[in-house]
Amino acid sequence: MNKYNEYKKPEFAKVGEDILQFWKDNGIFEKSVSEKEGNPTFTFFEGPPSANGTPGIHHVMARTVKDIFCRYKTQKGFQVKRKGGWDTHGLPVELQVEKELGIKKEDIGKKVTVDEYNQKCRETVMRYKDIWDDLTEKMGYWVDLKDPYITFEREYIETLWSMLKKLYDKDLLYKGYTIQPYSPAAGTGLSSHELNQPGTYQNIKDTSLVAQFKVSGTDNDYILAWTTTPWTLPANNGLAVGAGVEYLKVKTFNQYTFEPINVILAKDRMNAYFNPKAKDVKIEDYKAGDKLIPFEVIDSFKGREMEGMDYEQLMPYIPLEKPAFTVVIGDFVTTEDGTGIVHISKTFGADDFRTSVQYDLPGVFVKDEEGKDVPIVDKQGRYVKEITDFAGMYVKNQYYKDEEAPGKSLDVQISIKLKEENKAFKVEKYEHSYPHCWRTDKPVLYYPLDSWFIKTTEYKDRLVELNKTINWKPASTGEGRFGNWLENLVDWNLSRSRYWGTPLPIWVSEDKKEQKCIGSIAELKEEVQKSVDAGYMQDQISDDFDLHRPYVDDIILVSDSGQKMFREKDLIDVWFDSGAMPYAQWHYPFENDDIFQKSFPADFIAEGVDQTRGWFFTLHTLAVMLHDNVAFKNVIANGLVLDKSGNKMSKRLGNAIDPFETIAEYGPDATRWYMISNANPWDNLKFNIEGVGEVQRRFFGTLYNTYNFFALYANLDGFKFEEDAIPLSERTESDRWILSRLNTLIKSIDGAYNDYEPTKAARMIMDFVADEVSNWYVRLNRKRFWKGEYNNDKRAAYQTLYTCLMTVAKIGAPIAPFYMERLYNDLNAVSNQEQAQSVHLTDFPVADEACINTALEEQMQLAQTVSSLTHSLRKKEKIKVRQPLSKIMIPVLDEATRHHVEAVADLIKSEVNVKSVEFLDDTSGILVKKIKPNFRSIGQKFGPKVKLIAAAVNQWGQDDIATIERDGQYDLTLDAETVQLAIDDVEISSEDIPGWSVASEGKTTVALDITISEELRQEGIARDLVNRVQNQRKDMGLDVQDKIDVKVVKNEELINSALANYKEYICEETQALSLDVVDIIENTHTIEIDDWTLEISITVR
RNA sequence: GGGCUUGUAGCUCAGGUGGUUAGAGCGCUACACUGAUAAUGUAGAGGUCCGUGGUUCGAGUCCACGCAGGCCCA
Repeated sequence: MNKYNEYKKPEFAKVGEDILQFWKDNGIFEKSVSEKEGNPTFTFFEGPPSANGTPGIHHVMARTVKDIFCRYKTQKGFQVKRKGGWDTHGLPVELQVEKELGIKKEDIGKKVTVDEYNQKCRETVMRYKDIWDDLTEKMGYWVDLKDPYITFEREYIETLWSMLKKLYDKDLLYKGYTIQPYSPAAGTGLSSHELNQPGTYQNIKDTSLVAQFKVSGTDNDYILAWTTTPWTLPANNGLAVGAGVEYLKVKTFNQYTFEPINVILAKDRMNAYFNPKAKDVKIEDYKAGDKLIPFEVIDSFKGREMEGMDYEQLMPYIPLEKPAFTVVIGDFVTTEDGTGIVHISKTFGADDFRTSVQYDLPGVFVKDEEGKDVPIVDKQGRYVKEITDFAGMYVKNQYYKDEEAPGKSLDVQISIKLKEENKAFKVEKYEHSYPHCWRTDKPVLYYPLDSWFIKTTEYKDRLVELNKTINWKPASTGEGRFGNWLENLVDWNLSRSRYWGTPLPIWVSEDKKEQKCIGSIAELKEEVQKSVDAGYMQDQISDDFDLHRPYVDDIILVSDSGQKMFREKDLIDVWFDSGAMPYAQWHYPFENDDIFQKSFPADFIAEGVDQTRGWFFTLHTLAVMLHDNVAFKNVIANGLVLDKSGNKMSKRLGNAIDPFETIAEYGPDATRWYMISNANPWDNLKFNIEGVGEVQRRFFGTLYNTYNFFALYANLDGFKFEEDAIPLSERTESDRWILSRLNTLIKSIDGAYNDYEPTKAARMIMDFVADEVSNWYVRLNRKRFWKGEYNNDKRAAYQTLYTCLMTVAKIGAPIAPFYMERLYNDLNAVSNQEQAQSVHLTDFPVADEACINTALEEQMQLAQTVSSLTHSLRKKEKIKVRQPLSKIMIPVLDEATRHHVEAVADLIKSEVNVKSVEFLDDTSGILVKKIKPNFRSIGQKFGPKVKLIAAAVNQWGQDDIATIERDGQYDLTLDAETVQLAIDDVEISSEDIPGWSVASEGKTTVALDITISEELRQEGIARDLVNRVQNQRKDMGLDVQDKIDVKVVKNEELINSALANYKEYICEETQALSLDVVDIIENTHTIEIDDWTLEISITVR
């Protein structure tokens, strides 16, 4: 190609479509992987999404983060394979299917067969796969969609089984208790979502009781704890307090027995239990039966001081060993109701269970017929016989059949007993919301049920230790949220009582004494064969046997002793599915051992911070327990995408952003760039669609403009970068400056990507393009591109701008893959400087240290400051920039500054339209200097004396300043002593130039000569005329190259002279071949310059 | 209730190791520029740096206690 593409207007959405097609046609993504064969690998794990819902804008965010680093590492020479995946099991799918089939969980296996149900799940879960794939493509997320891992596939499940078997063999898989909602009436546990059905929570009145737990070794000190389930009190095994909560010990009397007592409760709960009117009643004046019970606070302490306090068992039916009946710290304790002290019963509450395990508090159990530990309430909801006084009573009156319920419920009877024993502080009816079984409409109990667990606690130390080797972004998520979670680890409850998921491969014999864990399909077949031989099964299973329910449930195995064995009905937690993806995606260890070894652990993963206890945890845990390794070395935990006001997006509220619409309107690049540049990925993003527009205008618009400017003139001059690069030494100051900045930028960007700081990278690139390339380099050098012949200076300008654009394309490609591809190919189509077909196949630029010149960068900074100051002076004096002025003067206090300014003097002159830049130094004798203490330096040296010294220095006159400048030091006498100040302890700058209009910023001061000579005036007029003619040319629709003739009607002398003296200049600037001053002309056009009115005519040749 | 996190201009965000006049972009106002033109430049207005204490010669920055929002967990 001979010409650079020029565009009429930017069409960023179309760029997205075009480039997508280009990638597809040329297999660029595939090449970006295959071309790196044999290179070091960079492993990325894709956290599998579930395709049973449509993707939202937050998925664009998460996937942009993933994509950036995979593309960057590819450019850095790594081979980056990224296998896509789909999460397919689990509750969300099941609930959706239940809803669509109009059934409930209990209908499964009745109204529909398990087989039909699971088939429906299998179809539903991939329903929106096409929409997901479409978004993946359109947003430019490069991931291998052709061969994804799918968690419901046979091979995937087989890997899971092999892992479970490994855990089982290491004795890390066990069956144990967990507290779950349980319906005694229905005889079944209820899952959390069943409790979320409408109507399950009902307001009911229960008997609530504040019990007095007697502190060991005291006469009448009691800890008060409140419960709405007095029937759990015989199972009490501990009391929990809040560590930071303030508690009081109060001297008072029991309202039922009138006995004197000291009670402990939270300070915040005092008002609930003590009548303020009793405040002034004296303890001594109390008589049994008085309504107003006096009280007196006698001690106060924090909860953490109570930890370890022992108390006597409240209802001693079943004695327990220590450390039962001890005060512990519970993070669930509140002071919103009750006494701020919570009664703990290991068998009847999830918090209680967890806390009991944590503190090793034994729970209250009895032995059943088989000698197994069971709670004091049986599965029908009745007290066991060991609770002698109330044996056989249902713990809730609702559990009795009609008419059989006792007049006084168990709760009431217990309350009466405790009142009589001086163990009840207060009993009252309490109305609260409590869950009911949606099927029987009777209250739910929290009850311990069997579940399978992974003994993660055994690996706690190693989990914590290895976590410290992971680079978390942000670090706090790793140390805090994740680290603290690991510190307080409990065993992983694997069991789920559902249908669509990975079945637990454990078979148990009828007498529950023998177990087998199956670790592969081959092993299963082996065992089935034994079972067939034993006559328990008819046939061997087929080769394509589906490992899901119900088929797997039909398999009966034979135990070593010859018993029938049935599969445990549980499915495993779906988080095990996703946490196992490093192995299961390759069907390891059955296949692909080599691939697995090369791609484990991952170098990088990224997901939402809500995955901390989900995917991040399961990945880490399985890797540590099975491979004693981390699963990932670097992780970005990104935050939420909220709407522009900071609210959560939801389809229901209608504030959700459709990613397809955004991409269609603004293009994928602006969408990606906005999300990355606006806030760090780990902070929440307030998504404002206007921000996308702003990024598009400010960054992509500017970049597009700069490219178009380059293309326009490069095409006119035929610049193709065929010649050798012009040596740095032969390029202008501004060329060398922008190249220095560019190479500094390359280093910074490389560092930012390498540190997983995409936001910093995006912002730096954006600032470079907008501020430095466009607003400074191009603006100052415009004329070099269009003026004069095609010489080396011009070539240098083209080469310099070309290099900037090309480099920006490469370093910006990870974030804006589409537009940067377009830019790269538009440039390279003509220059053919690059071999690679795509910017994504190029190497990441390496900074050329020879180009970096910090002194030059400082100079340019100075030029910008001087220009800015001069502009502000012009504004103050109301002299427009088009009017040339003779000079500016800059005070220089040292030679270095003088050299710096001299180097950029030409730039300054053209930028602010002055004829010369002059310097004022000390020898001029007219500078007034200003001195300021350098606080950082004197603070370090003199500490507390800073204030005195600063005050003294601020008082210095010109003589003192001269002294320290001459001697390099100054002996300053303070009240009692003398301190020696060095020249570095102060900052000296020029304050004023008497008689001039000055402005200053920091240490830089500029004075402007505002006298306008006759000659300058004429030049100003000439420039104004050029401007008017140019406007006229534009109005006439002339092309840049069109030649014209200009005639002007004679005016007053100043104008005429100006036209005559600057005729050549005016003609050159306006492409005029003639400029004549005449007496009269036709077709005149009136123009105004300041107060003059001119008649002119312009004709095209 | 616990862990983590955020709070700086109207909006979105920067502000190593403490240093005295707290910055940018957008928006707003004014002016300028006009061969990048659906561009551009300059200037101006706009701040209780969430609050209260503390450490320090000096705190947006460090510490403590709060307040408000967010996420996760109970």
